[in-house]
Amino acid sequence: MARYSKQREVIENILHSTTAHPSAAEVYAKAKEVIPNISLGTVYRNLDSLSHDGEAQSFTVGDIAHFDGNIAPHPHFFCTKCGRVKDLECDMDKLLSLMTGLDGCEVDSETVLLGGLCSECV
Amino acid sequence: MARYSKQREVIENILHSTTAHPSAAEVYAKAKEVIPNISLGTVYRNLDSLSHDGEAQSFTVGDIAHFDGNIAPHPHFFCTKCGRVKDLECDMDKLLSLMTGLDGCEVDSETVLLGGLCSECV
DNA sequence: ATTATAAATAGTAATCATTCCTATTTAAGT
DNA sequence: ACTTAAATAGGAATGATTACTATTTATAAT
Repeated sequence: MARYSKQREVIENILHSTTAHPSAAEVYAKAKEVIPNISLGTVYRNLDSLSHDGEAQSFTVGDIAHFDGNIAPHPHFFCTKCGRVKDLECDMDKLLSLMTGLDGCEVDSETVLLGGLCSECV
Repeated sequence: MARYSKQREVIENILHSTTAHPSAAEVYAKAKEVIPNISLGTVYRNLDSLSHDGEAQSFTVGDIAHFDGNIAPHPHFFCTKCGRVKDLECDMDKLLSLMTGLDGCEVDSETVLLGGLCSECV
């Protein structure tokens, strides 16, 4: 019981209505606009469970986890100057096929993260 | 003055004599075998400066930074069961050429990290 | 060799993202 | 309405990393 909380719904909406790859703190700030007393722990717990349920993916930039409502595996680019994280596009199967050393392994997560200066910051 | 410390040399040797991608804590443990009173801060500082000087690269698995004495860009695979991190091989230029969305960007770091079960743990 | 000095270290305290804990609240089934 | 399992709020704890400072060390000039 008590499975569909308003908090989870709000967090899910935030993730699905942005392409900005927010951190937990940023999701928390946005969620507070709707639920002023939502707690940070709730944000973390729901971001985790959304990721586990396949409704989001996460990746770490520096020390900070970022969340993406788009679950299709794709590479990301982060700008070391402005901090923005952008989506890249890529045929991930083709990408995997370029690699050797995976014999006998079972791959179930793929993180591709490029860093540098974005077109606005070059 | 005081630029070539024994500590830095030991840490550099540890990185260059393993393919195990140790964390800072693991480097610290190994360095202690040679310099028992070396401090963890010194390990972090030297790992950082080695990375900045292009003598090592680092990447984050979970929450933990791992260090690699091999500075050539290459993908890594970590096993979610045993925790091992393995090197993969890949033509990184070809990998980059698969991507779109980088127009106008200046790429200066490339992290490719696959996760799953390694051949020993499958 | 001795000395002067800037850089590096050891040890410890502080930081900060994330996780854990618990009393309270909430949603769903009866 | 009542029961109960799941979720929350708020705050405390964790743990990797960084910052701080007094002390030590390596280099270069005397």
